[in-house]
Amino acid sequence: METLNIGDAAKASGVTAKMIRHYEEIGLMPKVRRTMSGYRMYSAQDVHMLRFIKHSRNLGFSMKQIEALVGLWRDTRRPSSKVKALAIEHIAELDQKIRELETMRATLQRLAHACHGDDRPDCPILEELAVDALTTPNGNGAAGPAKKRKGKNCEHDCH
Amino acid sequence: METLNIGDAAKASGVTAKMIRHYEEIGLMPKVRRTMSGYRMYSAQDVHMLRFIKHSRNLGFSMKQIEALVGLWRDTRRPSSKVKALAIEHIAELDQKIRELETMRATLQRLAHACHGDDRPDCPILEELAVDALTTPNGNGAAGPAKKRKGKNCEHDCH
DNA sequence: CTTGACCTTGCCATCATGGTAAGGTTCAGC
DNA sequence: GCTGAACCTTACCATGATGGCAAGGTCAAG
Repeated sequence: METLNIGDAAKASGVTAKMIRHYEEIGLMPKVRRTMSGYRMYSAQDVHMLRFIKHSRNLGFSMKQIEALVGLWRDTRRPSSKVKALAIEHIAELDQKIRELETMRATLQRLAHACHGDDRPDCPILEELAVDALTTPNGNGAAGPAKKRKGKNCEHDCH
Repeated sequence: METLNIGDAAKASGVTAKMIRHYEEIGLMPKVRRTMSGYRMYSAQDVHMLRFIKHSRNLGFSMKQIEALVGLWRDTRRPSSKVKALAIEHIAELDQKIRELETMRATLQRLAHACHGDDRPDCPILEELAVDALTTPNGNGAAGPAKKRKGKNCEHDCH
């Protein structure tokens, strides 16, 4: 069978040689055979798997998810429901992330719009960032119930 | 002046003690004074800066960008244009990221929609992932011009 | 004095990827 | 046959922002 060395496998799959070795190390790829001198040898099937991994990465799947996907891919008796479940799960993750970024974007857009952007120092952006309340996370600021060991604020600083 | 130890500063600012130390280490926060026993002491102003940093993080700014923002914040003679420029730049980054995620999402959605999701193994999702062409990046697959040292594919593998 | 909650430093782990260094292998051209 | 370029190997460090743990010191209250 025709085999490729790691560089050619990299070019054929779009995965860098570095990452191919990495995938082997973490067990995502099987350990491939070696030439007598220790060079890795990749079959067309190996390259195929590398492309599968590459495509999965391009869709934003994590390595953990890709491990599962590869497992299902190789199992010709998998139920497609399992694959679909992984996809749906990942769509939800993407949605979550997109929503977060869009929230940031909206806030920034509002602030940037309010900022003159000239030579004067007045800036609503900085003002908002400097505001005392904790905004984005569930708005719990400095006002908490007292805890133990209230501290005496030792004033004798050294240096 | 009333000062807080790192735990109280953390609670007051929403930044973990761990990260407060980290910010100090990387030079984002100034080195604060210490008690005789080595405890860090935080003034209200320090806490204010921590909140500024926290807010900036919440908007997705990188540490590098936050360093710049903090610099502008402290410079009362800054031109607001510089702040606005940073914001605009970050909005562009967010847009970029959002677009990437939305592209992934759209592809996944399409695939998931095409997948039966039942007990049968047939699955368009896996089929697309296993396709030979390199999709998402500029579609250059295995077809490249020959390079040097075409390789003889040494067949004598050991073990 | 003990206890427990805090502080200190330092190191390791994440996740996917890039870089570099030091050394061995292969091959094309001379 | 030799040399040099282009490749391969392993091993380590770095990123960015954060979390975790361990070992030891400190502080306040009982």
